[in-house]
Formats: sequence, C-alpha cells, structure tokens
Amino acid sequence: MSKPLRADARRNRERVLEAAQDVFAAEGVGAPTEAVARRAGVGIGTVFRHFPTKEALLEAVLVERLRGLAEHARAAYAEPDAGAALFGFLEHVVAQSAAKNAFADALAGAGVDVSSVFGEVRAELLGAVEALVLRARDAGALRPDVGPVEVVAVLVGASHAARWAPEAARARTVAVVLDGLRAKR
Amino acid sequence: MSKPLRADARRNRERVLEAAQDVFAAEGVGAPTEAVARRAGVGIGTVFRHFPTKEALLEAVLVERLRGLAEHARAAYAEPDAGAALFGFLEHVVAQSAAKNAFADALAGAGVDVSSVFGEVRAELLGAVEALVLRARDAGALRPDVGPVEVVAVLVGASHAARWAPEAARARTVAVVLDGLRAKR
Amino acid sequence: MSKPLRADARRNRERVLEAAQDVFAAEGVGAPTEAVARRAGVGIGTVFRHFPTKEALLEAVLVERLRGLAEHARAAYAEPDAGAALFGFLEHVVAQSAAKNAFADALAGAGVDVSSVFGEVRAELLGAVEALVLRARDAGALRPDVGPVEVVAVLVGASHAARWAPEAARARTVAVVLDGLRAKR
Amino acid sequence: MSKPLRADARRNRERVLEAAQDVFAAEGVGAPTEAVARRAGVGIGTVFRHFPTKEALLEAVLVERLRGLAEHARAAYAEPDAGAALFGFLEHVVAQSAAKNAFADALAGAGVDVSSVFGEVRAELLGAVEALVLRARDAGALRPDVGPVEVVAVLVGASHAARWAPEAARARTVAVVLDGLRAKR
DNA sequence: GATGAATGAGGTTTCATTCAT
DNA sequence: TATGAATGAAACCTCATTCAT
Repeated sequence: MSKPLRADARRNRERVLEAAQDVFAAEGVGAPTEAVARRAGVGIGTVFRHFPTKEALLEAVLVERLRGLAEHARAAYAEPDAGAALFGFLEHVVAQSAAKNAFADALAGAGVDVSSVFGEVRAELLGAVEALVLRARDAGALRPDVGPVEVVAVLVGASHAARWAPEAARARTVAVVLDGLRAKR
Repeated sequence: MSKPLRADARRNRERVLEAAQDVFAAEGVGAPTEAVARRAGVGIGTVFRHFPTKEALLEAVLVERLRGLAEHARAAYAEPDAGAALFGFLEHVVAQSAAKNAFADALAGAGVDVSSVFGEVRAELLGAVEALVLRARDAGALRPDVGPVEVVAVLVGASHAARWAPEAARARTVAVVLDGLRAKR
Repeated sequence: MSKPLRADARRNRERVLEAAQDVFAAEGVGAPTEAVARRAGVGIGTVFRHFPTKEALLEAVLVERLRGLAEHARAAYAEPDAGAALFGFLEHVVAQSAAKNAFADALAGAGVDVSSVFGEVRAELLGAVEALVLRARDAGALRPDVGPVEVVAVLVGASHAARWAPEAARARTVAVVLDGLRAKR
Repeated sequence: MSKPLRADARRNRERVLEAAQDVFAAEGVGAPTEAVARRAGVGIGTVFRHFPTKEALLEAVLVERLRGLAEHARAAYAEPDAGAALFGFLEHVVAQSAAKNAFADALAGAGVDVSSVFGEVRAELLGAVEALVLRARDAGALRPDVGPVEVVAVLVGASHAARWAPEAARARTVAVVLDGLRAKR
C-alpha cells in the first residue's frame, strides 16, 4: 500500500516499536512517549512521525504482539504430536507473557479498543490457531466443543491468571486453566 | 484506628467510592479525579480529603471490590451443595465482572501495586474462599491439588477471558476455564 | 446564566483578559499563552481554566475590545453636535487602535472566525453606533446611504490604513478615509 | 547578483512561491511550511533551499504581491481617462484582495516586519502609483493633498474594510472609502 | 539539486494536588 | 468540613530547520 520506507526509516520504525514494547511492559501504558523515544535512541519527533498519536503506537505494539503469536502458532504446527503442538504453544505463550509482563497489560490497558485493532491480524492469528485446533481436536486432545476463538480467549485468561498468582502457585494455576481445554478422557 | 467520621462525612466517603468504581470502570483508571468528584456530586477537594492521593483512591476501590468478593464467598457458603456453592460463586463473580467491566480493569490498571493493597483484605478473601474450597474438595467437586490461592487466580483469569471473548463465545469460554478446577471424573 | 464567579476568580479572569490584550498587542497573536499567564501573574492553568483553548482567549479579547467600542460609542452620544459625536468617536478609536496596535492585529489574526465571535456583542456595538449614525444623518453630517454596518467596516479600514501609513502621512490618511463618510456638501 | 538558476530550479522556485501564496491565503500565515511543499509538489528540503527561513518565504510572497500591484498600476496607465485609470486600479485591487483573501492577511500577519520588506519594491510600487496619482490630480479627479503614500495606505484600508463588511454591504463600503480620495467637486 | 526522515525546542493542554474562601 | 479556583509539572503533539541519502 504505502510506498516502502527508506532503509533508515524502516530501521527506526522497528527500533521505536521494540522500545515501546519494552517501556510499556516495564512501566505500564501510562509511560510517557518520550521515554520510548529515549530508549529507542531517537528524537521524540521521530516517534510521532511513525505513529501519529500515542494510541496509534499502543495499537502497533499490540498488533506486533499478536503477529508474533500467530507466527509462534504456525511454527508450533511443525511438532508432529497434535496435542503437544497446541498445548506447547499455549504454555510457551503464557510463560513468555508472564515474564515480559506486557501482553496482559497492553490488552487490558485502558482506552485501547481491542476489537478495532484486530482488523487484519485477527484473521491471521485465528487462522494459525485454527490449524492447531483442528488437528488437536481430531487427535482427541482437545475438547470438541471449542474453536480457535475460545482457545485464544482462554489463552488471555491464562496469562492474566499467571500474572496474578504468586510465584509458587503460578505453574499449577496455568496448568489448571489450560486443563479445561483438554478432552475429558 | 481513625476516629469515627461524622455522619455526613461517612456518607460522602461512600458516594465517592461508588462514583470512583463507576468512573474507572467506564473510562479506565486514567480518568481524571475530577470526573469522580462530579459523578459523586461533591467538590474535588472532598475527594482528596478522604483519599489523599489518586493511588489511594484506586486502592480503596480495589479493596472494596475484594471485600465484596469475600462477602459473596461467605454468603455462598449457605448453599448446602458444596460444589454448587463454590462454582456458583465463581460464575456469579465472573458474570458480574464482565458486565461491570471493572474488576479486570482495576486490577490490570498500570501503577497499582496489587500485592501492597492486599494487606488486610487478602486474608479476609482467602479465608472466605478457603472455606468453600475445603468443603468442595472434601465433597470431591474440586481438584484436590488446588487451594484458595489458585482458585482466586483462576477466577481472575476467567474474568479476563470473559472480557476478551466475543459475546457469542463468552459462556463457553468461562465454562472451559472453570472446568479446569473440577475434579477429574 | 453561569453562576456568578467567586470574587477572586472574577478578579483573575479580568487580569488574564487584560494581560492577553497587552501581550497579543505587543507580540502578536502568536505569542505563547504562557506569556499571558506570566504577565497576569497567575499560573498557566488558571488561564486555561477561564479560557479552555487559546482560541477562546483570543475571542474573549476581541469581544472585550468590541464591548469597549460600544461603550465608547454610547459615551460619545453625550456630545450635542451630531457630526462631532460620530466623527469624534471614529477618530478617537482609530487613534487608540493605531497606538495599541492591537485591534487591527486581533481582527486580522489568522484563525479567528470573526463572524462567530460576533454573537452577542455585534448587536450591542451596532446598536450603539446606529444611534450616532441616525442622528448624524438627520443632521446632514453623514452620507445618507450608509448605515452602522458600513460605518463599522470603514472604521476597521481606517484603523488598518493608519497602521500601514508612515507616521508623517497617518493623520491625512485617516482624514481621507473618514471623509468618505461625510455627506457631500 | 545571484548566479542565474538552472532552468528546473527556477521553475521550482516559482512553483513554491505560487503554492505559498495559495496556502498562506487559505490557511493563514501559521500554516506549516510542509503544506506549501506539498501543494508545490516538491520536497520540503527544496522549499528551504530556495528560501532559507519561513520568514524569508513570507517576505518573498509579500514582495511578489507588491510587485504584482506595481505591474497592475503600470498597466492601468494605459487607460486614457486619468480618473478611471486610478480608481479602476484601486477597485480592481480591492476586489481581487477580498476574493483571494490573501493580501490583507499577509500584510497583517504577525511577525513580518513590513518596512524591511519594502526595500526594493517600495520604490517600484510607489513610482507606478505616483504616475497615476499625478495625472489624476492634474485632471482634477483626485484630492490635491494626497500623494502615492496616502493612496496606497487607503488602498490597504479599503481592502480590510471589504474583508470585514458583510457581503451585502461590501460594495458600498469600498465605494465610501475610495470616495474619500476624490476631489471635492 | 532534490528529497524526506530526523531532530528537539517549544506550544497547547491536562490533571493531581494544594489552599484560600 | 466542603468547595472549587489556582498551581505548575509534565504530557502530547507540531513544526522550522538540518542533513544523510
């Protein structure tokens, strides 16, 4: 669509996005945009050139994160065991989310209209998860009455549960939540 | 601790708290304190007289909510069926949270140090939940390896999952998450 | 309409308005709002409490100025000689405008939608000028084909002409412009 | 003075100047320089290559406009009727100014030091107007006590008066102002 | 010469908090 | 005690200007 960015511009855009990820993860979405600029090593004007409002930046971070999830899901498909593929993917994402503290925050952050962001990435993510879901369902490793939408929602719930649980109870808590997805033996 | 407030002062405190609940739920924790004052029908000075900082107000909202949860849990104990008591409590809370859009938001709101808030109410909430948990476990309605801490964490996760899921998938999503808590077969 | 301001608030509002008049006159409408605050001896927040945007402040200055004109016009009516009343008023205003350098600037300042500002004051000003106009017309001192609207427009033109003319030619220039209003002998 | 520009550079300079005229007329002198570049269809760097500061660009626009006036005045000299030549010129300029909304704005724009701009063009404009003035004075069509300086100042005033007057009163208002220049019968 | 990305000072505006009324 | 006006730090955002491509 938009003409391809100049090489340096593209590099900066990525640096800003990465910095935003880190900063918002560490300090919450209320962190000043200037902190993002500082961490990216660019002037504040550069941030606003690439993302014309703070909300746009927040959305971009979220989109990036969802894109990453989709990629992960696609990669997980390589695992031959259908159940392991799906649940391995879910566990990995939850672990990473809890560690980086960002996914949950960004999603729940006030003001970001999640559904509007979804536009393009939604299809990509759900598609990738669906592949895992269908195979796992066929293999009898997944409750037959849930589809990709429910799986992603449960994933979100698991991430939040992990963040809330004290360290000692975290692993068991996540296991419990994800267990709900498994087919009754 | 603090000297008993005059009757009108106590009433104001409650009105402010209620207004804060509504406003932060509807507009996110970034909403200006003055919006809370307006909704409570008091001057902004009154808000700050009762809650010396915005963070204190946020904490009070959270505490209030947790206290409400604890009360709910205690009330649920009246239900004779142990399983129904626990799961009825959980479902009710999730439904209410999703509807009021508040619990999840307040918890995830950036900057509120959840653990510090817990001080007093933590014991109260966990105690009330524990009563439900022990009985349900004895009755074979709950996985034997989870305690009140995990149950509350799963509750948080379920609330978030419900908020994230599209309307049509919400009920099933919640059922799935809570299902993880039930004893196998 | 709006409840009467507290005494101190009213005093501040006036100080801000006065300061804005001075600052914009001296440095142009592009002067920073903070300069207005400084000159008024108040915090910048106070300026924005009274005038929620810079444009609102600009409009208020203009309204104030027009109100001043109207008052002047009413005062001029006391002069018994009908012609002297009208032309004395016009000359006085032009002289003052050129000196304070503000009227012309404020009017021509980009972005201020003059017509929208007029709302209330327009009637007040035109009414006051009309009184002078009618009497002067009856006395044969004014062209019979012009009304208050034309007179005010000519007044604006004369102010600008005065600002543009070099010092030496100023008086004659103004005389020429206002002469256009006199009845042909 | 400056070495002759390459053909394409000269063309760019002209396009920028024209664009600046339009943009500043339409959006006021506060319009961003980038808007000028966009309208001219060149990069912003090109604008700054030709006009090292925004103020220089503003001045160039003004000079261009004054040069246009001078040219107009010279062309008007062709008209044999001395009075018609002068007043036709003045009326035409006012009409054009009001229509393009630009002359008045550019002149009144804050920050432009009008006198400094005048340097070269001043003589050119006054010279051209003087020719019209002298002939008109000799022909008894112009007040004998005004020279080119006053005439130009009145022209400025008439333009502003026209801009201020409501549509219906515009023609009469301009007539009134310019009438002041005519010799008393 | 032309381009447009980068810069960062500075402008407008918001909002938590204080304090005179 | 309650009020809401005042405060000013800090947030978001713009834009004149520079400079690598």
